[in-house]
Amino acid sequence: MLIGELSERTGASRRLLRYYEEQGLIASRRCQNGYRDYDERFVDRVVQIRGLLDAGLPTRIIRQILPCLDQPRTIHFSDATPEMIATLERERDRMTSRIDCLSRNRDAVSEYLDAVRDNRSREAVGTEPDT
DNA sequence: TTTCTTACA
DNA sequence: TGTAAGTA
Repeated sequence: MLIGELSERTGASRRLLRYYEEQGLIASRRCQNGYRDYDERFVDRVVQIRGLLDAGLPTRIIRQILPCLDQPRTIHFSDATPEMIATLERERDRMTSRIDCLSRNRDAVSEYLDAVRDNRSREAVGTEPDT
């Protein structure tokens, strides 16, 4: 499929897809006219890449663990080098602290929202209908 | 119309 | 990442 279709099916812009390719996250073949031609399997891969990126992982690390993600839901224990395990543990910890941070901010927003609601209902009581 | 590359904001 | 330019 051409870049436009992959873009529509993954939600990633064409510009971003070319960037992912430049970063070695995905690969493509070329049509005779020079257009990029992508395999079906890249639809899922791009979605996975976006998920990892969203989780805060840098493209550099995603590139490293990409081989482990090739077969959906299949973990390749064989090629798990000590370095990769260390890298993944480090990323997992970062995700954990990020989750903690997000949780705190969510709670703070909730409290703010509750305070605003209380204030509104209090004002409503003392508000007379217009004329 | 769609895509390509390169470069700049 | 978006967008512009000049092509194929």
